[in-house]
Amino acid sequence: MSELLASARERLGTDGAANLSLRAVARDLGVSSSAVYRYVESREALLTLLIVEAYDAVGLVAEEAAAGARAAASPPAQTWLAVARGVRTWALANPHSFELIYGTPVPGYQAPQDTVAAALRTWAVIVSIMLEGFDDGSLTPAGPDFDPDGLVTAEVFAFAGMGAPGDVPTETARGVVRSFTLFASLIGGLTAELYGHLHRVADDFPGVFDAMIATAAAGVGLHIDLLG
Amino acid sequence: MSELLASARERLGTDGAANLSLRAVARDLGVSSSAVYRYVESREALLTLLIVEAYDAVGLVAEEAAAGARAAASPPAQTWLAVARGVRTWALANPHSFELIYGTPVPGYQAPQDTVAAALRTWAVIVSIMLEGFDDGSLTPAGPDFDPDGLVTAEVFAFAGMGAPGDVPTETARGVVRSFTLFASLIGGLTAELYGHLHRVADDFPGVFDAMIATAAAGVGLHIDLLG
DNA sequence: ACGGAGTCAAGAGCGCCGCTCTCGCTTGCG
DNA sequence: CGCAAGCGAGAGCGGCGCTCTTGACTCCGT
Repeated sequence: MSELLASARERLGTDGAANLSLRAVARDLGVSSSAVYRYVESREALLTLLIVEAYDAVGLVAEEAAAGARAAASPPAQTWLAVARGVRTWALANPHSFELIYGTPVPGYQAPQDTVAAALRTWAVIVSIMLEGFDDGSLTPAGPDFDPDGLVTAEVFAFAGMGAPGDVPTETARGVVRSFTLFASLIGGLTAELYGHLHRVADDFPGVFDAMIATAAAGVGLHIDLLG
Repeated sequence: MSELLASARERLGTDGAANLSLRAVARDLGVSSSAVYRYVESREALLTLLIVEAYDAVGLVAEEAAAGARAAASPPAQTWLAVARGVRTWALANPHSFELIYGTPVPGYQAPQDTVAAALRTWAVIVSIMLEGFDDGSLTPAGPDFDPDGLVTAEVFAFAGMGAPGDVPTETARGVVRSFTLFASLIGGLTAELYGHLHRVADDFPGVFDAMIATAAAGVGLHIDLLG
């Protein structure tokens, strides 16, 4: 079973998710195609396993980048830059895994419950950074005011350890909503770079990425220093 | 030929890009599968045609939204919000077309030259809005300073009608780079919503979308009023 | 008016795919 | 020792992209 996953992971890395063929994996393992079905219900189930792996991998990368930055006593803004850069490095090294979780979902598409927890790891890192910014006063949003009531689910506040929605100060609730902007700019920036939307447009990809992240972060209230 | 495209478009709408089958399109048309190859070189070529259509469709939507907002004498920030909302509406109505251009590229993946011009339409709208903000002084970036030299290609400045890179003021060059942030937050926000990354997280999707767009825009320097 | 050239669609066929089913072999346990 | 359970192989089904051959039809110059 672990060999199967390893082989599938390798195929994913070379052929991509769309071309991942159960028969090819079976050939790599030297078994018949039907034998694979003893271990995995369908091609889609195999992909789901790889999706969870990918979520965990990128979540781990984000957590480690945050931990490293904090160990170096970086302010929250710089911690976020470190996390974003870490995720970018991972995505460039594992483009097919990135595509698996942030690209077009598989045709039938629905997230089995298993994937949700793994998916939240990365977002949890973002929220923790923002809470840090609230605490040390470095978070000074430039973004507009808006009414955060009803925008996000109660589950989210509970997940972030903030209790019931009624207990959350308005400004904190706004912060949670704003955290989505960091997430969106990260995914959007990487999507643009990986899928060629910056082709013939950007020259210095790391530089443009940093600028995009820092610009979006400024709207959220994290002021990244790119010149230091 | 136009019937072929119409049929393919319909199939795309129902089955999605990954499942678009030339044989199915042929069946819909009541012809044999081989007949289709008289008109289109391969499945991928057919997809490329649909990709160009999709780029043009979303570009048109963006242009019309911008024109409408300008006709109503909206400030640049509100014009951008109108454009973003228009693109979102289009994406929700045509998810498979959105996926075709902003999702995972087709396996072989590379943008034929044809698609580049169509793809730039949307970005051109963004740049025009920012230039408008420069002109009327409403663009006040909150984002960090950075050195824009070498980040973007000379082609981009030429496309935006700014002449050679040497002639472009530093602050304008920064503006061009920052415009990518608007683009990234738009794609990232829509990707997150359409592909379920906000599942169990967001309740009010239009509200969260507006907040994401406005927050990122604030970093760029466009201050959207969400309460008025 | 006729024959040749060009256009077009159909059909068979190749190798691939996901998935199912049956049939033997192996293994381990009572 | 005997038997049931687990496992893999193989054949097979329908569908896919794509190619090649065959045949019908149209058009045009002689």
